[in-house]
Amino acid sequence: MTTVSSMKYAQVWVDVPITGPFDYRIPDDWTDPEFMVGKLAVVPWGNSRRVGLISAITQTTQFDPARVKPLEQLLHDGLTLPAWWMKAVLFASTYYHKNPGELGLPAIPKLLRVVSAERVAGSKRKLSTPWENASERLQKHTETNKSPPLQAPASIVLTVEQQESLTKMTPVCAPSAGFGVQLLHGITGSGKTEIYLRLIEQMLEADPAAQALLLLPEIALTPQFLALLQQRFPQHPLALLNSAMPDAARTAQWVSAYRGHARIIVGTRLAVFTPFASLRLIVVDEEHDPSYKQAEGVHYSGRDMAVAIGAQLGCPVVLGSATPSLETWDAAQKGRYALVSLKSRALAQAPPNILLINIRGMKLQYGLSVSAIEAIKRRLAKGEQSLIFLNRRGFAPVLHCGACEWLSACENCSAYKVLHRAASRSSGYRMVCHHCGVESAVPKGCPDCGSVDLSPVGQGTQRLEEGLTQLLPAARIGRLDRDVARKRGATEQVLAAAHAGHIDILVGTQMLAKGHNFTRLTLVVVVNADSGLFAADFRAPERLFANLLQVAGRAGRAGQASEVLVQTQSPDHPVFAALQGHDYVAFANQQLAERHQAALPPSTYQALLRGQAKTLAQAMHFLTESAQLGEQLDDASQGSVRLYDPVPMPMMRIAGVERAQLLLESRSRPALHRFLAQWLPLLQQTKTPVRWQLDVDPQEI
DNA sequence: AGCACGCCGACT
DNA sequence: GTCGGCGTGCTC
Repeated sequence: MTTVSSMKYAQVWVDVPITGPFDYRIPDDWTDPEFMVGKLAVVPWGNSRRVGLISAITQTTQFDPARVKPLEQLLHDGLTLPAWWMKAVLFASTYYHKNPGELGLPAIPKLLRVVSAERVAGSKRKLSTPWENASERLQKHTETNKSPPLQAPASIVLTVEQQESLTKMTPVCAPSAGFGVQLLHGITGSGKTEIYLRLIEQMLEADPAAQALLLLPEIALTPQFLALLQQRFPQHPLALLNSAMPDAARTAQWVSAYRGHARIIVGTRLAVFTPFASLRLIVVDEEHDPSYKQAEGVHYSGRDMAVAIGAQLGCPVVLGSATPSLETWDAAQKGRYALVSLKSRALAQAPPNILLINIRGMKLQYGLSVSAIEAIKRRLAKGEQSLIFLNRRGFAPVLHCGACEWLSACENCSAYKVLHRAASRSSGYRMVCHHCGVESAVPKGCPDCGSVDLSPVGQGTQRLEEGLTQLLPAARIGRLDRDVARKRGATEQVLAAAHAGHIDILVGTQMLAKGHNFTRLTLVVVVNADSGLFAADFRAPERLFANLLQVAGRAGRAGQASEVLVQTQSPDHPVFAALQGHDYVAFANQQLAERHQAALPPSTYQALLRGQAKTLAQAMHFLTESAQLGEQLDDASQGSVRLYDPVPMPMMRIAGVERAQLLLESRSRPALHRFLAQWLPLLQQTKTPVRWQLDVDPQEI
C-alpha cells in the first residue's frame, strides 16, 4: 500500500473555458493516488463544487500552495476513464485549442457528473447512485438476454461488386490489421450498408470481446439503423448514444459500452468520445455530412475524431459516402486512405435520369414549371409517387410592399421574416423569423407607407402544398418539414402514409433527403437548385452536389424507371453537368483542382475566429486588434500563416447580436497550430466585451 | 461558462 | 425606500 506523503496533488479537468490545469491537494488519509487517474471526483469550485476528472498526480503545483483546496470525494467505484481515452481527449484539446475538460466531460453522461446534495452532506444513508443503477440494470439486462431468440441470418446475396469490395476491405478490417482508413465510395443504392454489416459481423465473430462503433450524422437516422442491427444481430447487445436520449437511458447505454457489454454502438458524433471497453472497428456513415461538425458548443468533427481515435487505438476506420467530402477524397487520391468503390446499384435498376429545366424567364405556377407539373400528373395517372423538394419552410419567404418596396425584415436579425400559415385555421397567417424565432402578426398595411398592396413573394413548402391541392385536386398530398415534425408523432405518420401508398405527392425540405426509401417513388422535382450556387462560401458547390445527388437518390429504388427534374436558372453551371452524369469523381477532381489553384482546403488549413457583440463595430474592433497581435507572431510575419481582414459574418446579426469573423489560413497544419497556441493566450488576456470563439477547420465561411 | 459582487432606474 | 439591470472579476 502506497503512502501518500510523496503524492500531493491531483490535476483535474473541469468543464470550464479557462486554461488549467486545476490542482487539488490529495487528502492525507487517501491511499493509492496513482489509481486516481481517470476517476471522477467532486472538487471545490469557487463557492460551490463541481465534478471533474483527475488527469494526473503530481508532487508539486504551479499554483500558490496555500490556495490549493483538497479533493472532496472520488466518485463511482469501478469507473476509470481509460488512458487511451484521456489521450484522445488531449489530442482533441490541442487540435481544437480547447481545454480537455470542455471536450472530455460533456462526453460523460450528466447523471455521473452531478454533485448530489446527500453525498456532499456526508449522509450515511445508503442511496443508490446513477452509476450503481446503470450497472445494476446492465446486470439484469445481461441475464435476460442470455438466450437470444434464434433467428436465421438474413440471406442477402451480395452482388459481384459488393463481394469484391468486401474481399478488399476484410483484411484491412481484421482484428490484427491495426489502424487504417478506408473510404467506401458507393453511389446511392449500391449497398454500402450491407458492407458495413458484413465487416461488423466479421469483426465481432473474429474477436469475442470486440466492439464496433457505427457513427451516423443525425439522430433521426439512428432508430432505423438500430432496428436493422437488432434484426441482423439478435445475439449481440447493442447500445444507442445520442444527445436526445433521456439522461438515465443514456447513462445505461454508456455504461454498457464502457463495460464491454454492448458489442455494437450506434450513435451521433458525441458517441465518438465514449470510453469503449474494446473498440475494434469504427464505421462513419455519410462521412461528408456537415452535421458531423458540431454547430454549437465546442466545434469538433465527429468524423475526424473517429479517425484520430482509430489511430490512437490501432483500430480500422471505414468512411462511407456517395459524395465524400473533398478532404476525404483528397486523402484517398493521395493514398493516405484506401479507396473502395461501388459503382453500380445493388438492385440492377438504372440510376434515375436527371433532367435540367431552365426556368429563367419562365412563367411558373407555385414555383413549378409546366413540364414539372406534367411529370407529376403522369405519375399520378400511373399510381406512382412524386417528391417535390423545396428547401424553404413556411408559406412564402418574404412579404413585399408593391408601393414602396418594403420587405418584411426581422428587427433582430439580418434576415427576412417568413410568412407562415398558422397552426390553427382561425389565426390565419403569422410572420416568423427563422433565425431568432420572433413572431408577429401580418401587418394590415405597409409599416413604411401604409399601402395595403402587400403580397407574399416566393414559395415555401406550405404554399407549394396548397398550390398542388389547387392544381391537382384528386391527388393525396403530404408535407414534411420542421413545422410538421414539431408535432409529436407527425413525422412518423407522414412517412408511414407515404410508405403505405396513401400519399401521391410528398412535399418537403432537406428532412426528406436522408435515409428514406419510398418504393413507389419515381419522380423527384427540385424546385429551386440555385440557392447557394453563387454563395461566397467556396464549399457551396460541394454541398449542393451532395444534396442534389442525395435527393435524386430517393427516386428509383424500386426498379421502375425514374426521373429527377432539377429547376434552375443556371443550367450551364458545371455542377449540373456532373450531376446529370452521376459523376462524382469528375466533379470532385474538378473541384479539387480549383481548390488547389485557389489555395483553399484541402490544399490549405483554416481556422476562423468569430466575434459577437452588441454592435458590429465592437466585434470588428476586437478582430482587428486580434489580427494586429497575430501579425507580430513569427508564423504570420514570416508568411507561413495568413490573416485575412476581419469581415462581418454572412448572417451579420442574429437575435440582436452582431457577428464578425477573421479567417486564418496556412499551407502547413503544424504552422497554423503553432501560431494558434501562441496567439490564443494573447486574446485571452485582452479585456473585451466581445464574445469570441475559435473554429478549427470551419465548414461554413 | 457560471456565479457573485456592485453600483444606477421603475415599482410593490 | 427596494427589485433588478448587466459590467467586472474569479474559479486550483
